[in-house]
Amino acid sequence: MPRLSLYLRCLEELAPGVERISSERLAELAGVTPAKLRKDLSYLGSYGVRGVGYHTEHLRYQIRRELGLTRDWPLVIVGMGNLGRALAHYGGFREQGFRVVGVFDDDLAKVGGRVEDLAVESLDGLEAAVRERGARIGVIATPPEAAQAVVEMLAASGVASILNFAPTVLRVPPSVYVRRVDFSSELQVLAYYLHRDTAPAG
Amino acid sequence: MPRLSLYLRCLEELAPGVERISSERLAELAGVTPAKLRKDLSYLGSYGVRGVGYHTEHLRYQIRRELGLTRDWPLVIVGMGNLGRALAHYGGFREQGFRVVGVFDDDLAKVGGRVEDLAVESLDGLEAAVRERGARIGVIATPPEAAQAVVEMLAASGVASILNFAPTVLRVPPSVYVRRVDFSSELQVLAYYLHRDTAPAG
DNA sequence: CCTTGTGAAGTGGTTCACAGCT
DNA sequence: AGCTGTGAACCACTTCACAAGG
Repeated sequence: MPRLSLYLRCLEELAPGVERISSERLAELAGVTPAKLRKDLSYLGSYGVRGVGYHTEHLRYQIRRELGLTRDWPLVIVGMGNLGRALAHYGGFREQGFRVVGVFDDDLAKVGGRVEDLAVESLDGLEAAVRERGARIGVIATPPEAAQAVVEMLAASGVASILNFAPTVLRVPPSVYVRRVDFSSELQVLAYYLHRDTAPAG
Repeated sequence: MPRLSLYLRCLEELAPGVERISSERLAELAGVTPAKLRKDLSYLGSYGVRGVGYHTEHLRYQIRRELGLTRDWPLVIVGMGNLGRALAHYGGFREQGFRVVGVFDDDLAKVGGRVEDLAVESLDGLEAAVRERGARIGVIATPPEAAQAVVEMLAASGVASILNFAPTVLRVPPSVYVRRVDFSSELQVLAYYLHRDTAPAG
């Protein structure tokens, strides 16, 4: 349920003193209806208190638990252009249990350079690194031409989930789950709503 | 309909010689069922040819038209860190009718520097620039702390759609439509499926 | 004969409204 | 009294299956 992740972010942005929150208020922050929020949360179990609301800290923990964020997820990032560096520098990952265990690029001029506390590695070492460091997630931040080859290396070395920022549609074996993040597509959706001036819900 | 944008990308990745394509084949490329694809396309009108398939060039044009990509969409990008630069350099926008008409940062050390063929401008000039250059789309690539203030400037100067890459939930007036692109959320969804090893559809 | 376009049936997700707890 | 949890009604989207048409 991808909305859980949104609720988690809203909870984390609450002022530190807030101990309880009602479905109505949290729903407003997240931009959903209270009923939807309560139904979503009810799948986690009955963690609300009737007449009172949800205990923020407890709820936060339960969502993290449901999303699988109570353990550590090693990941590799391939492609150290501006985007790859932005991702590698982004501290939000670490707090959520994502740990960057390798950054790779096929440009030998970049190999050996430092990004955060990691040295950029050549693609030759990608498969071995994924296996040795137990990465199950791969992030692709290469140009589109390079993405398919990288996916195949990642799949071969046992990566099960891929986050693809390259603007291309990847072919993968059924065992690998890919999520695309496509800037052009996002802009196209904005253009669509501007064009017809409607916008969904809200 | 956000899937149209996916179909468009698939059409554009076809080899240049391909003049016709069946719903079955295009659906396979896009990772959807043929029935769904046909239903989606039927909203555009009846542009397929029974017994033959869709004429790729014509279909491509019709989707672009529906998405509002046959005109030009000026946009501004705020925040010239790694992410902002990655976005500004990304050529895919231009081909789709998106035109970057200004790039901004509040760091005076960056102001005046060049990104592609634009000079980085100070935030002081943001509102005037949006108005003068007719930007209706704003892209936020700032750190989360700065994002809310930027949104307010954008909204005040008449931007109607915002693409938010900052990992925070923005408050906006109802006239402004925001899409969030949140790397952490995307990773959390991957973690969720890994954790429970299930994946949706396919 | 082949593939689209589309009503009809099916499925999943959302909203309503209120019973159940604190 | 107040707010959650949840069956029941509702709605939108998806799939099916076939008629229509090149």
